Amino acid sequence: MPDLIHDGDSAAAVSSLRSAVMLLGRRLKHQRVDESLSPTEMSVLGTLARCGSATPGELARKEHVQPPSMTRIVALLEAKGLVRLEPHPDDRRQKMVSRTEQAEAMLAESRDKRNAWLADLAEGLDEEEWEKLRAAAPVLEKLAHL
Amino acid sequence: MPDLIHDGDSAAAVSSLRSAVMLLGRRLKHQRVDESLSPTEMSVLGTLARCGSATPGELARKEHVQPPSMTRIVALLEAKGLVRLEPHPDDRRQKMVSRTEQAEAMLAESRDKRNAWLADLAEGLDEEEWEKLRAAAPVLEKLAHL
DNA sequence: CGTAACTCATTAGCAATGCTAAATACCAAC
DNA sequence: GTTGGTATTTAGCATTGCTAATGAGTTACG
Repeated sequence: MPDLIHDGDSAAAVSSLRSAVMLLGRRLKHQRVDESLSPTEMSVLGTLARCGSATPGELARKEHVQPPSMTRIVALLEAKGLVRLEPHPDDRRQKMVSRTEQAEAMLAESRDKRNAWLADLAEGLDEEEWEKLRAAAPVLEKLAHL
Repeated sequence: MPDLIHDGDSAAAVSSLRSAVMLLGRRLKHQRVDESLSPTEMSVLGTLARCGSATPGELARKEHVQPPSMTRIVALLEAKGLVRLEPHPDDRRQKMVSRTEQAEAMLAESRDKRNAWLADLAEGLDEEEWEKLRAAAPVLEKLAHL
């Protein structure tokens, strides 16, 4: 396999990417639509939006959190009316967690707010720069999920 | 000014960028070189590396943290031998915080570790994808600092 | 079968890290 | 000099993560 990224230019790109992603990520995290929801709670709702429904254990793995932490997060989300818990069809140890309509509305609002913030920021770029970013967006998304 | 980013494709790109950056940022955060240092402590050291030295109040503002939190962070860093505290030349209320040589070594190691992790991840991309990312890296960095 | 080993979720208790309010020390302006 | 403002710290609390241990349920194997 060709070693794509171990030349000097690529090392610079990696470093640049790292610092930019970390800083942008931190700034995005602060753009919250509902102060009463922690970033992890939002993230769990986001995962549920992608997966439809999942067990607490699956959620814990996907969020890189230990199962007991997920237990509490799910309990808090349920108390806020943002997720629903149903018995697992095949395994009575597990539960199925799914989001409510209320959660969907909040997620949409949150995505919109962060997107708007990011779009505003992107107004500071010129057309050529923006084109490069557009081309790279799907790649970055793939990278994040590798 | 042409409204570069308010068409459909660009909205998709913004959304894609947002979710990728948030996820990648979270994953990068977990790549720590020294488990005994919190992300904020690392960040303070990074800020000190850029600024040379600063008062606790300045650091608190730059890190978006309240002054009492910074007091504790600085105290912990001092206990670990990573920062030095000196009296402020003009104002006896304030102190000057600066990093030690040990802190510089750790910062470099940390950057290297995160870069290596990211570079490994990038091995999962093909050449064309990687090229797009390389082109976008400086733009992303500019965006993050806007 | 039935028991042993495993898995999932939860409970209990702890550590880290942020916050606010109040206290302390100092500066500055009148 | 007194009064008001600023920098830092102290004290106490909330949040959010963790590990260890428990309980309930499933699976595999004799």
